[in-house]
Amino acid sequence: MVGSTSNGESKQTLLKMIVHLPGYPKNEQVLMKKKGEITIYDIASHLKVSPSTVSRALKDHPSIGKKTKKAIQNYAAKYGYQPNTIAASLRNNKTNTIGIIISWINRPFIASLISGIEQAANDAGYNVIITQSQDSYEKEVANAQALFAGRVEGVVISLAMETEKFDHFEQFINKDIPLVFVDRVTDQLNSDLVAIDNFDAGFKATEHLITQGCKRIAHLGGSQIRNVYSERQKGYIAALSKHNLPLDESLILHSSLSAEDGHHCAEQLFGLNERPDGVFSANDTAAVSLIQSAKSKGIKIPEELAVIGFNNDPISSIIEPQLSTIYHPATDMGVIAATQVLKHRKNKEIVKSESIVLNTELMVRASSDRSIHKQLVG
Amino acid sequence: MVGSTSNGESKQTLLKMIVHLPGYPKNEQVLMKKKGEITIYDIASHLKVSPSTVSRALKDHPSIGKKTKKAIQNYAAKYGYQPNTIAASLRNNKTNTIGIIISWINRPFIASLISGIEQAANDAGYNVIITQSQDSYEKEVANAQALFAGRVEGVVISLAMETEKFDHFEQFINKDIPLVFVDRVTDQLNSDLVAIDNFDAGFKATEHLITQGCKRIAHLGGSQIRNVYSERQKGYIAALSKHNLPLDESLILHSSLSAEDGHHCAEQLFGLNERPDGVFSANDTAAVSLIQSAKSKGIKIPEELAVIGFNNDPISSIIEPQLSTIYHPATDMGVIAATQVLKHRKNKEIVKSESIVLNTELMVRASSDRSIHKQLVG
DNA sequence: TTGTACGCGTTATCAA
DNA sequence: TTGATAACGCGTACAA
Repeated sequence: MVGSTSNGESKQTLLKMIVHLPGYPKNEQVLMKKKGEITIYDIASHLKVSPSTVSRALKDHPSIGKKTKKAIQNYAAKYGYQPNTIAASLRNNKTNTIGIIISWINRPFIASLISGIEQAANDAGYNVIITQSQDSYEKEVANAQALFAGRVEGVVISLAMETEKFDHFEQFINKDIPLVFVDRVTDQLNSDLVAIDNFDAGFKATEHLITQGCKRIAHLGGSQIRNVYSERQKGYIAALSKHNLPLDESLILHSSLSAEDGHHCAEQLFGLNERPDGVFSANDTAAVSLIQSAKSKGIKIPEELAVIGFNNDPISSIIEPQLSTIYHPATDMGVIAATQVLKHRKNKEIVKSESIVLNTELMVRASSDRSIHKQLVG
Repeated sequence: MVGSTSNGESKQTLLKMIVHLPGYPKNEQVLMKKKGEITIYDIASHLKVSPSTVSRALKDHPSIGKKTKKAIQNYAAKYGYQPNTIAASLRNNKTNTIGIIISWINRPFIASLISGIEQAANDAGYNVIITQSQDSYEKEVANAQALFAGRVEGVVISLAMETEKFDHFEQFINKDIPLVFVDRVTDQLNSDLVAIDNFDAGFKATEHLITQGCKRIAHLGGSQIRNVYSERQKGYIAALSKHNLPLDESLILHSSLSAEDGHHCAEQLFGLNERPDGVFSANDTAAVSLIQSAKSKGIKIPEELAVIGFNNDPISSIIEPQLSTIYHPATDMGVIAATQVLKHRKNKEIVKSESIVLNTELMVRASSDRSIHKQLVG
């Protein structure tokens, strides 16, 4: 197959050698000495004040005298006092942490999503704990439990491919822990959603192909359990319908949209008596594989087959011809999702959940742009 | 002085006695207040045993009677008891969390690295907190502080591009918190390293180009501050030297190796009087851009210009011709790094730090494979 | 403006 | 085999 040159996962033993560094004798002596974990009690006793005064001084409480405050702050700085956030968490019942459940970190869209969440959270003084469901329902449940036990103050979720039950999220709702679903969402729970209009995007993509003159448009779709795929497909169907094109079930192929799936789908489609003249793939990975397969068969793109993908992954602008796609604001979605969580934490009374829908953008590139061709031909 | 933490004498005693003597008034009140936050105290009083018994039963301590244990575990399960990990952390001085400092999550290599860390950590019951330095020294310092304050039990670091001072890591070393540097490492600190042999990889890559007949090989390098780039470059130089090829400084270009940088470098190289006939780029991003630029100028690859990159990013097998590259076991490095952290946590006495060097793999693809061409020509 | 006293939930230590 | 007790470090009513 194409691209098989890149064997991904390493089955070979990669361990080459273990070198023990010369290692200057580490300060074992120093080890004996108890490590200086300075607490407010230490500061208090050394400065002959009470722990509460220290506590207040360190957070600039107005009711502490200027001199006392300065003295305490100076002492703290000098001796490198580090507030124990664990103790504070226990006391305040506040962890300053939000959890994330996603399928796989190492996918371009998800990585950007997380990057956005992390930035927004950090700016607000929050930490972020990331868990991967690996698209498994069981792992998703386990991750939810772990985050719940860790007392995260909110969770951002992009659902695993398999997930059809949502009981594992009820515990958060019962405790008023904000839940924000991103991209792969569900309407089964009354939670915040941050997503794009997948129907519209699927419609736009398909209609674009129709505009380019396609009459037989295939669709590479994902699991219809997940909104992102079912809605994209509905948009595709609606576009066909609007333009009075027949809906041919044999042109709709469902898979997990991996690179291999893309190749398989290509084979299947190219083996049909009546080949499609256009393909709307629900992600870029499968679309790119399909283009590669098409090229290896000598099928001209976009003249014989116009292709559009979804996500605007880096590979989409590397493949030749460059892949038309739907731009999908991953980082923004992350920022907004984190913001929603924090907003709910701030005004706890406002329980109303929102659905935020972001715009997508149709990016027309060579894989579906027949305008030049048209000019040449007629 | 430190261990003394002379905090208030047993102030709880009174209350506890009041609680235990008259029965269990306290717990009922707590239950009224909070939404089903069951604690071991609740279980204890309802089951007429002591909190310590509950605590031990819940963690399968051998010294608890079978019946008691069962009863407690059943009750806990029935009422959905959730251990408060914060309290446990405070008590045990153990957070079960490891921190990560990397440049950017949304880069293929880093995302896979994190994926590996996360999996290994989770399997050991650890959580993972991720921070992005965005290649800024200041942010890296801030992230280190945040992780330190959060009492992480270990840190996995891939250094920011800018970082030249390492004081912000001393605090971890002083407290014997394991530090594991990955990929972008430093030998300034006596910490664990997990890396590849960048010199060897650079050497292999360059020698491969020489084998393909290249005589004037350029190098797109990154900041020489970072080992990964300086060593790749040294490997490049060593390979030229071994094969008696002259070292031409004008063929070595340093940049941040972004896509734009790749295009700029291409322009610069193609503008030379004597063009290079081969390029070794220290990452795939720049290499791919360079190939695109070359193609737009009609320069034939690999015949006129053989190219090899580094990392085996997805784009490397999409570009045409497919990009030769150095495979770099990202996920494995993550798994190993996390494992090292956990190993140090387990046997604290073993302070010796290790350097683990993983194998890379030369992946020859069309962008540098002149064998077909050679056959045709000669 | 400062100090006292207590509890957040868990667990290690000792005692029974 | 079980229980009582004292911390872990912080924050905050309440009191002074």
